[in-house]
Amino acid sequence: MTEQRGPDRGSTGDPEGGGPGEPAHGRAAGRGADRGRVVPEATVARLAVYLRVVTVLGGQGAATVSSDELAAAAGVNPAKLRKDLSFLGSYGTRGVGYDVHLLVEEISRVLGVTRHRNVVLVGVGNLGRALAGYGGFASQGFTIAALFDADSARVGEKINGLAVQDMSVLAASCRTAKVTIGMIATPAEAGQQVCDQLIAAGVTCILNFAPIVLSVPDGVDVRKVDLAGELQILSFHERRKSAGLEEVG
Amino acid sequence: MTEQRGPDRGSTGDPEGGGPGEPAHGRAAGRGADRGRVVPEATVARLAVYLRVVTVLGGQGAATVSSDELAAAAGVNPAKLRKDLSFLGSYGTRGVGYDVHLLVEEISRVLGVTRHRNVVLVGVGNLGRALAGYGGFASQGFTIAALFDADSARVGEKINGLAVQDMSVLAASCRTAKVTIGMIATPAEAGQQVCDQLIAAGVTCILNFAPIVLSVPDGVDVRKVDLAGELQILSFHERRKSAGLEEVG
DNA sequence: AACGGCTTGTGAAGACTTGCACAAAGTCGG
DNA sequence: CCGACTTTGTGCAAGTCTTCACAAGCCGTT
Repeated sequence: MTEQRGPDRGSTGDPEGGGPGEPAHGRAAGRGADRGRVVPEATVARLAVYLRVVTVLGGQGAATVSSDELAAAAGVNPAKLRKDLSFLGSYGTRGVGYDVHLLVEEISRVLGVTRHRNVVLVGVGNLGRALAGYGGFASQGFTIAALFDADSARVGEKINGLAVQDMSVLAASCRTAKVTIGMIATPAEAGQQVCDQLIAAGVTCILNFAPIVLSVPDGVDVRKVDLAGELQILSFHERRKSAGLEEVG
Repeated sequence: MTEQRGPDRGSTGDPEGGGPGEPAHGRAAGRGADRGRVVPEATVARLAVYLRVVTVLGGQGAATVSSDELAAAAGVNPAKLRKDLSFLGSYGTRGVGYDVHLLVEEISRVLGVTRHRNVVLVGVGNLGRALAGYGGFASQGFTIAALFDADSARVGEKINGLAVQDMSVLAASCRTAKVTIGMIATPAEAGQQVCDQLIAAGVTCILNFAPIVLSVPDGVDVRKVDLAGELQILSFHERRKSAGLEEVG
């Protein structure tokens, strides 16, 4: 069992396996367009931001964009942006900037979102229902192909035109639709079991909204969205700002 | 305007201000219980996880817990956990472990969640509605004190017993309830304007669900939850695993 | 064709984070 | 009271990430 890949940092997720010097990803050395480079985890997380920003710029009719402009729009340091993009290859033109359309294509390619991807969602409670109806997934190339819930009272219910299915057909459904990404929006108690079922169904990437730490075998990536945790982190900063005005002892 | 503090890393968020060597937080040197230390951003993010895990352990009746057990439950390296906890002070007993109850208290104190905190939520669309009804906030000490929406058709609607209010009363409401944490769950277009209004109302910490990069003045912390972005990161890893089986050129 | 201006791509330095390994310190049985 | 055992707290080394600064390269003008 490896530890999960948290959203806060991009650890190797293999604390007992290889040494700390091992790069985060198997090196795809020599594969032309990737320039034989390994893309750092921190860069991958930012590529998603760049993709969104540059897509908007493209929609506004911009043909090229400089690293300074793009960095400002993405809220990062220009040098960092250039280095991030350099991992994809040399797609900028010195003296001019980056071709907006080309950049969208290349980032999409590296992120693997050139085609729509199917995902499944398990747990259609309060949060799951919102995720099922969230328009932001479709606009970024993700289609929720199936919904599942362990509660038989919810099975059959239609959400956003998609019927909630019983957990018993999860494996078959995932394999048919070739789904490799699953989202868990169940209560904490059910999270690990659902996770195991997803993996048994062939899912290798999991986005976890349940407030638990999932155990997964090697080769499975987990990212966690911890809503209350985010507030706690903000709370820390808030407390820091008010510098000891409360609970001095 | 500083860049925002993203969920992926804990940057200083002040690229033009002080030098890069400046620690992330003003040092509260000499304040007894804090041992004069600065808590690294990466540690803060993990404290939220530890708090949840150790709370569960406490509920199961455990009196003490060793760093190995706690680290396994939190999915991190034991040495990292011990170093993280050492920033709070020496609250473990060598040869025994950590007192569960004391640990809950100390982590809560550092995170500033010893008392309930009020937060406001702007935008009660699909996602906002789910957040308003999400039980995970209350269980971690956060109360959604007020809901707001720019759409007058939604104003007055009751969600989870709380009425949606008009944006015009946001400032007054925030000041009355002493709210310093705001959540933005609006469409992208409205995000920046809502952000500005929240800051004008005295909010200094923002949790942003809108898919945009917010510009905020110094002293305001922003964390972003990018749902589609998370899927894109997973998509990258998925593509990496299937190693060039698609689009070789 | 050469020049000046602008912007990318990257080497190098520095800051931050991680994880090992072990000294320090406490408990428990005798 | 002592010695063996357990576990914390941390110095240190290694790795990752960020940022600066500048050489390399492209475009338009002369």
